[in-house]
Amino acid sequence: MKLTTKGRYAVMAMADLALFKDNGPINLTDISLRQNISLAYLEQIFIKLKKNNLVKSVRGAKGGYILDLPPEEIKISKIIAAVDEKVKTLNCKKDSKKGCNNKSTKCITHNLWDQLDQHINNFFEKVKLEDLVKKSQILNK
Amino acid sequence: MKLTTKGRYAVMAMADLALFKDNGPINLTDISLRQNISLAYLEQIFIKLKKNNLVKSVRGAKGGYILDLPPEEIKISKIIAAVDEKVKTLNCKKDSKKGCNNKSTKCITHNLWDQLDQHINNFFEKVKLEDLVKKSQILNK
DNA sequence: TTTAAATCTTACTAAAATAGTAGGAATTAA
DNA sequence: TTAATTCCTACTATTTTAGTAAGATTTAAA
Repeated sequence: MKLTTKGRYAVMAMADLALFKDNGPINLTDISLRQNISLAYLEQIFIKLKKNNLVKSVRGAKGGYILDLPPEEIKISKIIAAVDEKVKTLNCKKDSKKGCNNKSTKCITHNLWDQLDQHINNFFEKVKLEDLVKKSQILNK
Repeated sequence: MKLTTKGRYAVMAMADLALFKDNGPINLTDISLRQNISLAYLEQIFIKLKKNNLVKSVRGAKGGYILDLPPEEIKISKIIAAVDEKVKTLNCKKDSKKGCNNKSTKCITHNLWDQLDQHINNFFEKVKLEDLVKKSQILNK
């Protein structure tokens, strides 16, 4: 399973973009300060977000990043996937010595992890960036 | 979040115990061979399972481990907790420099992770050791 | 009473993943 | 021209994971 700070940072940064989406391009220095994430690390994360068409970049002075879609169309699952590769608890590859190879009683628990993965992915599928922003606005009233 | 091979091994080993629960104490060497987990590593895992009252040990020759409860009364959540400490994606401690400290927009995503944790824990709460064993019996017919 | 099979205990370690840092190149508004 | 910014690549420190190693303790059975 991969659900680490990188995925969390990505979601935080995207939420930040959503909050300030009417201010034109947001530069990473601002996000870095607001969210307390190192600039250089953010840069790496945004390269991936960009590759996955979640944000657009504007280079040069006064540049920065903007969301590529409105917040209500961005699923959290897409963000996680963009930086963390996959939410997968188990890798039972064929022909690998480790894992179950899908045979016999060895991987009694195989289905369990598969179901969990589905569960988690489902959860992230249902939540949109908009939901986070709404929530934060309510909380900060 | 902690969901690694150790948690998986623990569930596999417990399922193994459940499958052979009528054979008296099961020794770790057998489980090691059947589940392809190193003996020394299993030993460490079983110390924890024992501390958490999930198994009983019988020392000496012909010894081994037996389930402390019938499989239908053992939740997967207990097993995971016993070896992996906690299923928790996020640690926003008070007074820590990292994390959100629960204030302002910094941790817009705080609730998201809390909900996910609940989601995952819920999942493991619902599944019992018995369910895994049943499934494996069907699969191997 | 001896032996072998097992759990128990503690300490160490290799490998992998995570979370960064560092240094600069390229781009562009002012 | 300059400063602000993204872009790119490589390196590295830290932490976690997944073990290994070596032996002590216990007990059934020969």
